[in-house]
Amino acid sequence: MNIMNSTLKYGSENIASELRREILNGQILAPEKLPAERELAEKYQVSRGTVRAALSKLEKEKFIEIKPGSGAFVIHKTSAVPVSEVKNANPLELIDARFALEPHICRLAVLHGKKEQFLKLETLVEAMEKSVKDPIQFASADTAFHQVLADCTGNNLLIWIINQINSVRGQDEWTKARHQTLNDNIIRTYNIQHKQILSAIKLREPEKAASLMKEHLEIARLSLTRAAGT
Amino acid sequence: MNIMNSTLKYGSENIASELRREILNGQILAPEKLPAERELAEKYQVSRGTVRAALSKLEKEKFIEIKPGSGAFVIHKTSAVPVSEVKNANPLELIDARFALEPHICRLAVLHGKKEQFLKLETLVEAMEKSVKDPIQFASADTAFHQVLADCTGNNLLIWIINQINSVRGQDEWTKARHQTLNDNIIRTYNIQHKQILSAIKLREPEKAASLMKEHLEIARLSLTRAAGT
DNA sequence: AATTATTGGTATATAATCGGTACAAAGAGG
DNA sequence: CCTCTTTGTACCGATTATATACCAATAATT
Repeated sequence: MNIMNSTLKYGSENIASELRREILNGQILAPEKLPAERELAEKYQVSRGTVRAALSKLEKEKFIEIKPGSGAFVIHKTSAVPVSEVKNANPLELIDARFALEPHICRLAVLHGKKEQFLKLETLVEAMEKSVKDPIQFASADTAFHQVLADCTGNNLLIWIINQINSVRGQDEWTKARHQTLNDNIIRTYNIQHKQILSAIKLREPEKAASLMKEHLEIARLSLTRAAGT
Repeated sequence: MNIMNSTLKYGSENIASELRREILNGQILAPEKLPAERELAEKYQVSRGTVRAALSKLEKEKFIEIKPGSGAFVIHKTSAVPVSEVKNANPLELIDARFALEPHICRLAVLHGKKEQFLKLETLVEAMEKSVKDPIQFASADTAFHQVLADCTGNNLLIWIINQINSVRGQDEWTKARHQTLNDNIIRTYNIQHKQILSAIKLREPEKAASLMKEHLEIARLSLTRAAGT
């Protein structure tokens, strides 16, 4: 799945990533002690120095605390955010929420977006245009598009909210339901709309961008209710 | 599934797209290290030069950063907004988020609100009118008002989002800052606006309710920036 | 309480890896 | 034909990894 696992050469950053993921996933909970450096070196088949480099990074990131003579201890508290309600949201609720958020996000993107971010959006639009025949690839680029749009606002709260919403969007049951609604024509329509939205943003026209986004979501809602009706 | 199977040759753009997708999907998270150019060349069965062309594109697009002697590192952040940052959101971020959400919440409240909920809103408006001299009491009723408004939509996702936002809103540092902005006049203004909003909702006028909410948030933003200027 | 084992901290010299660059040859497409 | 991309190769300088040894702090054992 991941490209990292072919011939598997662990650098210090790769080991740091591995441990970071285990901590974030809750596989290692605070205040557990990590294996000794020499053990980790053995486990990952690298030198102790490399392990130490990885642990140092994690310490700087406040994931662990290293105590001389004792060991390395996890201090990151895995946030127990109850996301049950988010996961139970149905597609129409999701569309309504996006309808509330995204038009205004467009306005803020116009006001605060950076050139690099617009470049990313362009890249994603191109990627989507190449994915007319591949709903899965289209969907992932589409999700990314709306995420980067949120990034453009520079508003951490909004970025986080869209993130949460996208995590719902990415669930298995949904992607299935979603791909059913994604035929060539719909994708082509979406592509045109995305292009128009991006164009309005680059021309710094907040209200136009917002209203285009409304249209976009209106179409999305339609294709959804139509699919539900069958 | 995909047109590009392993027997066909990748162009540099195809490799860039492939890597870009993995980054956007979160399969490679910042600040992880990509495999070395020579490994990627081996994996995709192309020359190192082609891989370098792909990586250069991704670097221009700010997805990765290439460090001589070290490797290529992902810098594009996907879902990396930690909860701590959300909790530390500043007042202006909060207002922007509410500006995005609440006008549309008003529209949905008009469409889906129940009489009992409207009754609750009325009670809260009355409570706020009695709290002109008590900013703390006013603030809690105000929070409740906006929460019940979200309830009116019947949209669990929106309800959850507003809940999260209110939990930020209730942070200590800010309630202090907030109460400073809450003098008699401001409270009286808010009360009038709340009353107007509720009235529009009860008369089932979605657009009027939404635009009244916009005005309300505009005033709130003003009083906030004014307070920040002192 | 003293001893022993284990753990992290440090230093150092050597080896391996990585990206940066240049250049000529081969292939693809107009 | 020309042009652009890709390929294959070789070498450079910078960075990282390794192997080893010893020190200091903590934990476990006697």
